[in-house]
Amino acid sequence: MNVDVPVTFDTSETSHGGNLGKGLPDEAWADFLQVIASRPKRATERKQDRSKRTEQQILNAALRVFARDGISRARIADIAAEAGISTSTLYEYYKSKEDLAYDVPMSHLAAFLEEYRQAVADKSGARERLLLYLSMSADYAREHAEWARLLYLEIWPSVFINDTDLRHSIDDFSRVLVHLVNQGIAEGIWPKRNPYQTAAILVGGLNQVIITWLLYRQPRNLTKAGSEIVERILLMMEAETTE
Amino acid sequence: MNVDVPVTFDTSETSHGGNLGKGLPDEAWADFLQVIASRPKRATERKQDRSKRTEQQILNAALRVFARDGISRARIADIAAEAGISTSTLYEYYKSKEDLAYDVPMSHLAAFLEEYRQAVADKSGARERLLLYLSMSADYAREHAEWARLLYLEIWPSVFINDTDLRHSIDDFSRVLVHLVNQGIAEGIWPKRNPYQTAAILVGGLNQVIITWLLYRQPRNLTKAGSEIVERILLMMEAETTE
DNA sequence: ATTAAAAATCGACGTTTTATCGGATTTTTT
DNA sequence: AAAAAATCCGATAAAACGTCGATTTTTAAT
Repeated sequence: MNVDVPVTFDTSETSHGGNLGKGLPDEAWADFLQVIASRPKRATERKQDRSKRTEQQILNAALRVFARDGISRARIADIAAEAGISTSTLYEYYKSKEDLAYDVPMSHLAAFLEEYRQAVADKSGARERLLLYLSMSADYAREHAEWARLLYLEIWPSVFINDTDLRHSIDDFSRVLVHLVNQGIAEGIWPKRNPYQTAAILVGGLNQVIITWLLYRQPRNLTKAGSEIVERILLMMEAETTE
Repeated sequence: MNVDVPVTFDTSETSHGGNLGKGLPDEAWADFLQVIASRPKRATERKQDRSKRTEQQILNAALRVFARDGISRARIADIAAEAGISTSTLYEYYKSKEDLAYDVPMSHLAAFLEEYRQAVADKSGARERLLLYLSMSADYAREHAEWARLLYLEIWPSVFINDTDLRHSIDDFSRVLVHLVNQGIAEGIWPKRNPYQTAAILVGGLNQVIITWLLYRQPRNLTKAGSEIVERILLMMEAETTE
């Protein structure tokens, strides 16, 4: 997996899919999304059912404890106790606390992408798809606040420092965004400007809103506020001249 | 010090200064900035010169080690060794690693605000002041990359979880921003929209650019890219209708 | 200059948390 | 039902954090 730069500038390559604006763009879009949504997978597959259950219990317990105490203050022993297993058993599943912390958000990220893939199926046009993508991001954070707290306030963006599976999943998240921006430019609804800059404004503004909500529960209605800020940015963009 | 919500929505109070748009606004601005720039101070003042030197050595060492290893992997013993003192001496200065991590970025933040205070002295008008503020932020991150890496990738926004001095300093950073946005609205150059939302778009977009630069050194010229994205957002805003 | 008090430093040591290992137990395979 | 594989756990090692009292250095008073 190549480590390219998500949501940034001056990168010459177009994006993942390739053929934008010329022929069967919708099939490419479906394929692109398919690939990305099915990517997050644990390297080590557990053989026994009991083991799968234990793994799930560990992940659930870890999410609760990490969200409550923060990663650095959380203790492995607490997580194991919460999961109803011994500390040494936990180490059978994860080689370190860091390892565990990076794995916890993965399943949710995959679930989000899958939800989006289904919801976007009957949408066409970059605008509708992009608006849905970002609105659903905000909504997913609201529905899974513990997870969002862990991801947005503790792991992201520090995850980028290391080369983890999670990092690639987050890169994928950005990749979808840039893909849609390029799609909109190809459709002619948005000005031909640096797509990475455009994506940065969209995701930057939205993340700011999500983080503020996680910290202060303000604005009260995150779903609404998320849609509003994205809608506002899109309207501003659409009024922009290409120069 | 009251803990209000920075860069967010639905907060009814105007801002710190108070009298915007009615009478001597510039004196209020200067006072406001004065207060904020002089705020960051260590609670415990060291008595001896030797001690002040040691404290500085600890902070320098901590910055290097934290930036190199990340906070969670960094070891107190390494920092002490790098500072040329014993571990127990370090504990004389900071009661925990967390404590130290939160204090490291403080002095730089204060230095930035002071730099800005001087640079903005001969600027008038919210637009010029805001553009300078955000451009200088990007530039300061470029000039002090280790510090920026620590602050943007490791501490911010997780610092908000706790009630530290650093958190208040970062809140102050946001407060200046919202202040300037309100000033611009009062001047009539920006539309009468939720100032917190406007601030979120500005700072969110810019932070996204800074983070990308810290991670990938892209865009190459952070100063330029920072100015550009802020300039673009401002132009979009100024073309916006109030509805 | 002398010296007593205060401040700062450090090595030794106790505590907490992380991580490992070998064998017991359970499940799957043959 | 025996063998093999997978899973689980108690005991214990290893590592990092944090404390304390003795010692050195600085300050300030005589």
